Amino acid sequence: MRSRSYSIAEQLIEALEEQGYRDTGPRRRVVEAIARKNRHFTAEELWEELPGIGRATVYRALKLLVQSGALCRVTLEDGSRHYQLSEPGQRGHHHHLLCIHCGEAEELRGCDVEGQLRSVAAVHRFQITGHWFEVYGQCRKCATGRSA
Amino acid sequence: MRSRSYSIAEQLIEALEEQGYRDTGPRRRVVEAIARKNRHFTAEELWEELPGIGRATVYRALKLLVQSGALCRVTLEDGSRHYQLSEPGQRGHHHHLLCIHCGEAEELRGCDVEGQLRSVAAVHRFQITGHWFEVYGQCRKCATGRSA
DNA sequence: TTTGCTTTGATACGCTGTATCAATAAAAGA
DNA sequence: TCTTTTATTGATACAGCGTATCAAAGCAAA
Repeated sequence: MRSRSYSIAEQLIEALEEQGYRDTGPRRRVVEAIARKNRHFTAEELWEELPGIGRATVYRALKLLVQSGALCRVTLEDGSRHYQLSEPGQRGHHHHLLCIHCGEAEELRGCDVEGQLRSVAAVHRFQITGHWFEVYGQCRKCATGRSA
Repeated sequence: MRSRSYSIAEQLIEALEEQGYRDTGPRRRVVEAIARKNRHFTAEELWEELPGIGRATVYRALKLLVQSGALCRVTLEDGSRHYQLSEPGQRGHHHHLLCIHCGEAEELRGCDVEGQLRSVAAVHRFQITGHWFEVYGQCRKCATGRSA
């Protein structure tokens, strides 16, 4: 075993530093709170867990982390904005499966969105520049726990 | 030719009446303004075109029309909410191709989202209950007009 | 008409996110 | 270490968007 590598919090701080932002006390507290999360969360929710930290600071940190790709923004069915850690090595564009019960968010595999889009572009003669795709449902654990 | 059938405005009023809502003066003005639109629009934008009509009235009418399926809500890349007439006979769930320049919104054909979702559900063992999919780009006219 | 219900518009409010700005902290240089 | 420079912070005000409230007005049916 090759050291237990970086903690999640450290990786987030590093993502900020890579962009030229400083490693400060308040930011550290924000990323530590994010690292403790095991589900997607809202900005407000995060802020409530950080007494003494300004609301603006939390929003700012989230924005920078999303910019860096370390965090991603997901939109729930009701339109509310949540945030979620990107899986390691997965900073580019990707999609999520969001569990509406436990809040688990998996990154989507086995779905050829891009391929579909190419065919759509051809059919409609549209020049596609972006898309947004989220899938909602129940994860395996929640589905089995509740279907009984 | 079999009369020019209903105007769009009348169809919208009808969608409201089907749900038990009344045909009133202010609502008529709202649906007429919607019928004049040939692109997606925001609630605020619509309201500005309707001097004398209360803001709440506009928002209320939009909500009812979305409920009825006659109008659909689309989300732009920046997260802003727009509205758009559903194409006739297309009140259920469907997806859009949104032109980021002219605001044209086509309903998406030739994309088997549901089929893809079934395979995703199998791979992830997720019980899918909903999804959200929007595609952004330039329509044919805007793409050719600007690429020169 | 009268009665009962819906709708309206003005307004206040709530939620989420951003701009402002003086005070403070971090980094870099002497 | 001290100083200078620049970024960051937190309080606050504000902006955008949508909803709740409520008295007044409108519509429908009797």
